[in-house]
Amino acid sequence: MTAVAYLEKLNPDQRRAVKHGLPDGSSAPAGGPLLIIAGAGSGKTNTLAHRVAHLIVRGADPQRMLLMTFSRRAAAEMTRRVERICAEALGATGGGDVLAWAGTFHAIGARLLREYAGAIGLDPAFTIHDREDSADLMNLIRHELGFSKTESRFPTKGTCLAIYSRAVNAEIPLEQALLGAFPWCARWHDELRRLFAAYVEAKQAQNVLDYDDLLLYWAQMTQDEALAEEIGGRFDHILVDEYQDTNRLQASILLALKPKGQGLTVVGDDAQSIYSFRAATVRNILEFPKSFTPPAEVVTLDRNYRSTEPILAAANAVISLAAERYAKNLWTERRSAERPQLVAVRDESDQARFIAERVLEAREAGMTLKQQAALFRASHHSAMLELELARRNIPFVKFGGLKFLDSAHVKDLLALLRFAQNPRDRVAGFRILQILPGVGPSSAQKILDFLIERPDPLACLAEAPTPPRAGEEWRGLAATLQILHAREGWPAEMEAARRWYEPHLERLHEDAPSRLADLVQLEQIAACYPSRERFLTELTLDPPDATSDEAGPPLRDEDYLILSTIHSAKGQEWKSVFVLNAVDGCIPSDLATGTAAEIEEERRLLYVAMTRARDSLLLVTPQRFFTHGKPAQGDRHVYASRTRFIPAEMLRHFECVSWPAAAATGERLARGGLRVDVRAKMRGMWG
DNA sequence: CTCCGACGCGGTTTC
DNA sequence: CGCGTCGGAG
Repeated sequence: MTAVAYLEKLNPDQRRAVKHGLPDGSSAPAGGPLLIIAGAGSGKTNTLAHRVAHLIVRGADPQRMLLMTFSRRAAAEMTRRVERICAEALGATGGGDVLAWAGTFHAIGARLLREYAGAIGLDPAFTIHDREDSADLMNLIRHELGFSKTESRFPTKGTCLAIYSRAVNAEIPLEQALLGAFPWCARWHDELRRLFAAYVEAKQAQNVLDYDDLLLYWAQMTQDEALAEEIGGRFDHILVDEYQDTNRLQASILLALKPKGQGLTVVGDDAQSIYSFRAATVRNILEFPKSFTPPAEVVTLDRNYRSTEPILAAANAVISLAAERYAKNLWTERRSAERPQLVAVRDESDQARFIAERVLEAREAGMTLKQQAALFRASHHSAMLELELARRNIPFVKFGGLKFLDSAHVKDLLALLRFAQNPRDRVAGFRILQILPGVGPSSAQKILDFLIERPDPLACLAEAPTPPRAGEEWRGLAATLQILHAREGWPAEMEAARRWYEPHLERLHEDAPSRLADLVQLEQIAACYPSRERFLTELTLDPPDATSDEAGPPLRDEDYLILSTIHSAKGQEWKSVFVLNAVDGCIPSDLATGTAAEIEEERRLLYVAMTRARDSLLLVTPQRFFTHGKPAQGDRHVYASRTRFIPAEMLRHFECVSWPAAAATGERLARGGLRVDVRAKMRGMWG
């Protein structure tokens, strides 16, 4: 097998992307910047993996390559593929960490910041706050500044953080962030500015960084020319996946590291930009080529290997109505007579029954559950489907929405570890202290104020001003913190932490047993990390993203249906895809119809959902939605109409059906009298 | 100062 | 619904 046999499997455009900057026979110089516009299902991951592998085969040092992906999962997948291709081409090379620098922007940022902490006046032992922790800290400050008791309602902690985050990530002044994305908060401009100033001070005093800081500090670090050169110089090649979902701050980092663009490759699809709520801007990818002189080379991959022609035709039709995009129409050679279906059902319960029925039918016909997925705009859209699946004993795993890490008991335990790691982390301390009976916000503050003064807070626990009621319990906590502080060994200390927490868990929560199971699971996860610091860092940066109806994760070889938000479905594919609630109000979400740009993003969201399907695509449109008003007021429902992204003239791309099969039957039965007491069912859901 | 129940209001997507 | 805030009891 020749060294370039793997190139033969690629199509000409893919090959051009892979070989960019590496003409045949040359050694491996870093070429000029490259932009790969990779349509859905066009073999993007494969092409990028081949490019990385090809660079390595041509002599590039994998230790000097930086690969940034959107998720940890994507990084792992990419690494795996690169290793496979290299192994095939070069013969068995030592496996393991071929790519030393593969991860999300945030994870790479964290790593570089720890390494260069000394150069930028940062304590390398910083802990990282996730979204919730950051919001909690914001809330503490909000209270301290008296903003929680304003005449009219001050924005909630979550909104405050979102505003802050928007300004930081979009690199825009507060005024602009407010006017652009939070106009109803504009009157609080002055207060917010003070709040954010205090928030930044608090973070620094506590030696914590939030998600945004990981990018912001990194970007600031690269403002120093010498540092930028030093860090940029460590990498001969920088490759970024899902570039359409990066924000300005990320683009700034990239440009600072590689001002001339040598060795820079970015890949993405402007038609799949769905993260603008996180300040991602499609302009990054649109304007990438002309950020350099000479401009970046652009390669477009428009051959789709995933979906059948009718599915692609429908998806193309949806995206063709988008306002602004790189013109590209995906094409395929996968013929099929089966158009995607637009299925009208009465309401969400019927939708759930319909999907459960179809899923089982498909499985009977030989399609595993794992090859099928139900996608939805918002996490709670799947609530009724989850009930139906549980009722029928159909196992499923849900991606997106509430996470394992968001549950109170898991956060409690992690806060304990974090506090031991960094006793200046007030959010962690505040949370832990209040678990003790008799300790509320006020005593917790006092204790923390006392500890913060000491050079070694955890050594002074015995002298802390604790309220008398906490007596016995306080000693238990102090002893546990000492053990953790002494670092008796990882992951053994996890067990000490859990043993301390168990009695409190039982006191605080009715459903202690099932929560305890989560903690056991957490302990197992912890065992996979080499140290407490790595565990805490990587868990906040890459939280496990699936939840299932079972307490634990389903067995690895067990078959289960995929439930996922559309956002979490990015980059994935299934043989059969159901899109739930393809109606106005859900897609587009009625919370996102404020501006034209928001609506455009919702359109792309539908496009992303549709292009996940290989062979079968069904969009389900419930006609009625029950509003969960109080039962006493009587059930109310609203009528929904098909999503505006599929106007009448587009219907020819779909097969329109109703379920149950004869719509007339449903009507007749409904007229004939009460068949199913839907109202009782709805009430029962919450009872 | 803590704890608990009453009440009002908002409610998406995620590193 | 579930979160956050407020008021009153211990």
